[in-house]
Amino acid sequence: MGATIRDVARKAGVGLGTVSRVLNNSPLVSPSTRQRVLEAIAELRYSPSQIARSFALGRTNTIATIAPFFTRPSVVERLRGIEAALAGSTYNLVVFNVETVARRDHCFNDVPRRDRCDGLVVISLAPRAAEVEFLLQADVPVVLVDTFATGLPSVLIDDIAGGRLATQCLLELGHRQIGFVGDSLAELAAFNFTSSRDRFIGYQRALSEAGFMPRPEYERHGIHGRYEARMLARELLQLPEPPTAIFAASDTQAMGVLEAARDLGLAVPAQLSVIGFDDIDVAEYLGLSTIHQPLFESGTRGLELVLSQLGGPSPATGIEILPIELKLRGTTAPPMA
Amino acid sequence: MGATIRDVARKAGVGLGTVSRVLNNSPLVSPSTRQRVLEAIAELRYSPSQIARSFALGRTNTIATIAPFFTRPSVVERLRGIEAALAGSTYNLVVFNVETVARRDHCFNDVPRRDRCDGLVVISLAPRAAEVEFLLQADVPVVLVDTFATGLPSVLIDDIAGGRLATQCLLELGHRQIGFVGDSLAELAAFNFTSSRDRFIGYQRALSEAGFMPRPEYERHGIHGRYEARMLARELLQLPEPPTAIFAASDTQAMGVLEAARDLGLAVPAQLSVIGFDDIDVAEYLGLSTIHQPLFESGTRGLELVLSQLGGPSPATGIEILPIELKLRGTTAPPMA
DNA sequence: TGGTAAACTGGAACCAGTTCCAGTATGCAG
DNA sequence: CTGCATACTGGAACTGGTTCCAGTTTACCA
Repeated sequence: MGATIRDVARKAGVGLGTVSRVLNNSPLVSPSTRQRVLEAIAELRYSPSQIARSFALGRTNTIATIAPFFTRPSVVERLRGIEAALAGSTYNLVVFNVETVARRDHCFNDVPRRDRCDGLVVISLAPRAAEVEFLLQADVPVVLVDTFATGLPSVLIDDIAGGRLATQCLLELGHRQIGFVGDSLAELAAFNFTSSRDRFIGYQRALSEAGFMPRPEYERHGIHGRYEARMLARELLQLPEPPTAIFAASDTQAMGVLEAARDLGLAVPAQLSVIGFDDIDVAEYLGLSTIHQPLFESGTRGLELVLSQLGGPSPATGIEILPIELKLRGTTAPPMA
Repeated sequence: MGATIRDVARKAGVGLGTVSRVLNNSPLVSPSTRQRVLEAIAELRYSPSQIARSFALGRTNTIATIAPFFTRPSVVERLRGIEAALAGSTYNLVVFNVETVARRDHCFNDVPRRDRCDGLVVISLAPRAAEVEFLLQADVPVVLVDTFATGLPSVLIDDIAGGRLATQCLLELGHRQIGFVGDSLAELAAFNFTSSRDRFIGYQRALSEAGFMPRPEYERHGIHGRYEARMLARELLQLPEPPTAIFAASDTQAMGVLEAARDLGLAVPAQLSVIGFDDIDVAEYLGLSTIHQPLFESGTRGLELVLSQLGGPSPATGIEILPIELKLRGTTAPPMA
């Protein structure tokens, strides 16, 4: 337990530096000396202190990730990508889960610091101007995933195009009354989520491009979750003139919409078309039509960008746009005649 | 960036100890001195180094968790429980994801050390005798969740009883040919998972207690996953005398069984009853009959036990058994006459 | 007004590594 | 046999906090 490098040095009859060199595989140690040191290490069951090492080196050997609601399926999938890219390296992964705005702000202030982590991946939460400033001056490489901010490298999809794609698909099927179920705008603003907001913008654009007037009664926003989406969809479906199709800003919310249809005895897709977003694991199982995005890859790619900056501050300030794909499955069809 | 406590002391015209006392809210500082120090801190934009602090205190301010396949829904839910219990404390959460046996062994050797974490929650992976020894002598509080080992505190359910409960339920419905789909026994042994193994034991016991001979052709084991379970279930359902009911060792695998039934055009529950285990989030959505266990609570409780040991080494070596509950939903029914 | 306890303050020592400079041994050429 | 480059080695200094002891000031009482 308590053996230190000095104990090893004494036991092996060598100097401190020599033990350190052995530990770090420096070639500047003769084989016989190395052997002696290794024996002493084994005898004392010595293992170097990570903390002391971090302290001396000024590195933490840690990659941090700030993730909102890290149990949402899409976030989990991104985390898995990060983790996969990390395996093999010697870095540990520290997860900062953000479920409140206070925690969000706290994380942005506290995490991006040399004495906390060597690199940082921020998922979904867009930093505000002052926070970008802070992130840039902290000499910790930061990469944003699923969001963006000028001056910081990021990996994301074109959510506006995604929202438009989903909506256009419904339009092409012949739908004219298309509802939307998405996140609470106040919540989006408080956390500064951009992706869900952009999907909504894409929905609106697609409709106006197709020459339709906005119908605010078809646009419902609520706290993220299956249950909430179910309630919102029920409201939509009980309107005097209910929509014949609903675009949900995430697959989780699309599941809530499907539940609402079930509640009201509406057949999907015969009486109601539903399309989601993300293509999470269960979407395929459920036969849910959706917009596929490379969740796992966004994590690996984000982490790769962080790692690439660890050596030297390379100018990796670009924005990488990953491809999206419309997945038509069993929840979309033309409206009833 | 680089201001140290000494810079602050110099700037404020006080001693090192005084600055440290201010930082740690010691009452032994006069208001005027404290004021002066706080001003110096603000002017220098000083913020104490976490690493140096950890080093001096011998604490890492970190709780580690070793989790196998941390993206499986049940594991995610437990992690969420851990995270929830951690919020509010100043500890950070480091996640060690285990997807290979090598990584498993490495984690058991490397993580439980004072210089790595202050406490450890191990999910699902049972330590072997030598590892238990190591965990006990490392002076880091360890709690096992979803598994157990003599000498270590743990939070888990009675998986044998759970397996028995699921099987008995099918027996009581009148089923006589009951299949099982579960994890690869080799994989279970390699990682030393206990819960899935015990569910299988419960299945076998229920059958033998009811006077049935074991039918090995009804027992299928494979790598964990929906797709693999689907293949195994297809094999079962294509037997000359196929089972009329299948118990799957997890909800994920139960979903695979449902897919297999769909593949073969079997109506559930009319032609095939299916029961799962865990009651993960989508189980309710799917109307899947299952054995509910408090996943979230297992995480919070596990973490609470770790935290309670952080003060002093209290003798929290007990095993806490959480309750399970049979959830009969829409995938179970009596067999066809 | 002197004495003493209580309140406050300063700074050396410590935590366990790494780094780097100076020093010693070795080998080889002149 | 000497000189010098090369290979190896030892240990002081350093990283930035905390802790604790000793010293100084202050407050209050007799």
